[in-house]
Amino acid sequence: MDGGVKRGAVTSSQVAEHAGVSQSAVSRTFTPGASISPKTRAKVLAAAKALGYRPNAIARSLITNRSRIIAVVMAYLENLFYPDVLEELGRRLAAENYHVLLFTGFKDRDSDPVFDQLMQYRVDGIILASTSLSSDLAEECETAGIPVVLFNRTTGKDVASSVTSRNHEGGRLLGEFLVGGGHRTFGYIAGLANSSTNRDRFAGFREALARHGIDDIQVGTGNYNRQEAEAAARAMLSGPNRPEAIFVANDHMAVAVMDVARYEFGLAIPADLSIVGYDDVGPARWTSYGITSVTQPISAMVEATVDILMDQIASGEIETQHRVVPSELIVRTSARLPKTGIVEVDGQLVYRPEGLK
Amino acid sequence: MDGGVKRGAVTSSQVAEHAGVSQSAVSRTFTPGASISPKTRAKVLAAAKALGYRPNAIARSLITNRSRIIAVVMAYLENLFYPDVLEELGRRLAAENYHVLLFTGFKDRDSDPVFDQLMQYRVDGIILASTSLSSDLAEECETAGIPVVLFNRTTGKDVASSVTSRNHEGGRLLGEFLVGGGHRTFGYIAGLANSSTNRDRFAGFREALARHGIDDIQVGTGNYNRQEAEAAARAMLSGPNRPEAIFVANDHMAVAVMDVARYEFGLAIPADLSIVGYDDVGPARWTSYGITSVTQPISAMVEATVDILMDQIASGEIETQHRVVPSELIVRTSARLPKTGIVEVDGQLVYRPEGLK
DNA sequence: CTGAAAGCGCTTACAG
DNA sequence: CTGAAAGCGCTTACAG
Repeated sequence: MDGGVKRGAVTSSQVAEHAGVSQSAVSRTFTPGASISPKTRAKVLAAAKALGYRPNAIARSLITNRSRIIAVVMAYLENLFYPDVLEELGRRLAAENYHVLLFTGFKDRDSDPVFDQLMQYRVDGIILASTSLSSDLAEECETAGIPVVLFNRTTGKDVASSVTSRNHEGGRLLGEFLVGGGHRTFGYIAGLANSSTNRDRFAGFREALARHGIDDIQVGTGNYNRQEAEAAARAMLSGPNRPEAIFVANDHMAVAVMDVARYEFGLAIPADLSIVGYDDVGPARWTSYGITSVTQPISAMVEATVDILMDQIASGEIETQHRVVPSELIVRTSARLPKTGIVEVDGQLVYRPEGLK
Repeated sequence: MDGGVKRGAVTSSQVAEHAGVSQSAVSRTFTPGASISPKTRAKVLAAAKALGYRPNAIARSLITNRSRIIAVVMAYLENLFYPDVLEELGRRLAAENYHVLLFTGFKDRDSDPVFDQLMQYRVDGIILASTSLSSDLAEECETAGIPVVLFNRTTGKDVASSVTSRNHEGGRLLGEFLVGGGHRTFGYIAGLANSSTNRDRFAGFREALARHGIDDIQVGTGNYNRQEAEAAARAMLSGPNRPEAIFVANDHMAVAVMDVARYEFGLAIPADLSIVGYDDVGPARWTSYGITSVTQPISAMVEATVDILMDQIASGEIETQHRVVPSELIVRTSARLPKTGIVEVDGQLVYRPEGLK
């Protein structure tokens, strides 16, 4: 650990000299699968240890043209869904010996501003969580051979691969659930207007209600933001026709809506008002909230994401893939229950109505 | 944007050829402050644009011996304090044109396992959030000239710089606050036993109570983990001498403790039981909880962290610094109030008792 | 201001 | 299995 270590890191040439072998031999010792005799290897390892040598990943990247770095662009970190995703992503990429270069603070608008930065580092892949990118840049990635995965978003144009959950189905399930629970009037507190998650969830919800002859839904907008959701809830709850049930586009907002309903309007949940949410995120499970919510299975979504990336990196073929992961409606205490369709699975109550595929 | 771009990125030599200048001229165009005539520069820029050139940061790093990458090792992402820190860190480092290489999942035990990885990338600095590292590795960083900052932890040995808030004072303030509120029996639900935050907060708390002749504190251990905190709360609340007030070592656990107290034991807060926490994290501010809590000012702490790093990178001098940021006790509804010492600052109630420095 | 050239620390044909 | 050598894409003295 000590020895001739001076300022600046030890190089393979120094190790080679110390071990009395060529620099190539040192390199081969640290390249899995390279041709090296056990004896030489042992000498190199000993010298490396003595000098405190560590291969320089930067130099390696330059020559192999692989940085083993994945850029992750992520916002909404105040919504626990994303930290959970980040942790799982870190775990899974580490297992593949990849590393995460993180860019935060770029919400749904295009992530173009960071693009320059991440391209300069010659990342091997890009994960955009709740962000999109312009088709110009998407095209640039394709010609450069860099795979891009949109996480929890899709775009109409087929510009990049994507991983989402069945948002449309989730919305439908929530609609069925609420109708089955005997609710007659409905509200929706929307996420970001032009995000695919918001559009799909709402479309599914509306479709389910329409099936039962209900076309009138009060709509407010929270833009996946706590304060805006609170304001939307205030407007909706103080209106002349307070709905019996509100679908809030994600749990992060639903928590805020519940607090407004209970503490500003004195409403009992679910006696006076039913609330359902989306994501099945940490606070949804806390007793104070107990939100009936559709899961977005993080583990499966992250697995799919890493899968696509590893696939395309290995093959060099950038063919956009769209993976959609199934989800489940978890039944808790924030909404009145339908008479049928609730079953217990692994100790949790889930809603699986008959005849709804 | 289009042009001769084929698979693989464009190099400075290609740009040089296209522009009819030397490769050096291209490099100088993209090096702020380098000596280049406006005319040459313009030619290069035009060629670069035509070819879609972006400097290769990897190659640059190799020769400048600066990666402009800061390694961030962070765990406890389920505690919103850390995502908030991460976001602020990202913002501040981006402003300095540094990037974040993120390593997650290494809790308070030494972060040695990731160390090898991050050193291979020749990071320019290391931030360890709620993690420490062995003195061997700390020493290695020092000889390598890589600054290390421990964020929200300190170690006894002076192995690395650190940024913390005044945990001891915070604990004392909470003790004074609770005694002032007329509570007579106390509990403490601890964080990780050998973390400096836990030790300092508890020491301050104990000291404040001792001043008032109170030496008996019931102690449970939550290890900064939700489930363990719940278990500790159950044990404490079902014991024969339920305390009147509990200091939970951070808000992340305090939320769980409040849910247990209310929904499993039917206790009214603060009528039957007062709870105080630490961090002033998102959920502490939610109406359902309204936790009286000591702030850890993220912006100031992150600023100090980046400051130390930039300083040491610029000077090349690695002299450990320990920055301690002041905090404030924010008064909300989870604990009974003392008669004096509460003042309003910027629309928030804070506790600033007389005679306590 | 400009270009030719050396060199950062590696990997990897190539020849032996 | 091993070493000498070329080369990855840059920055930066050096000489003009």
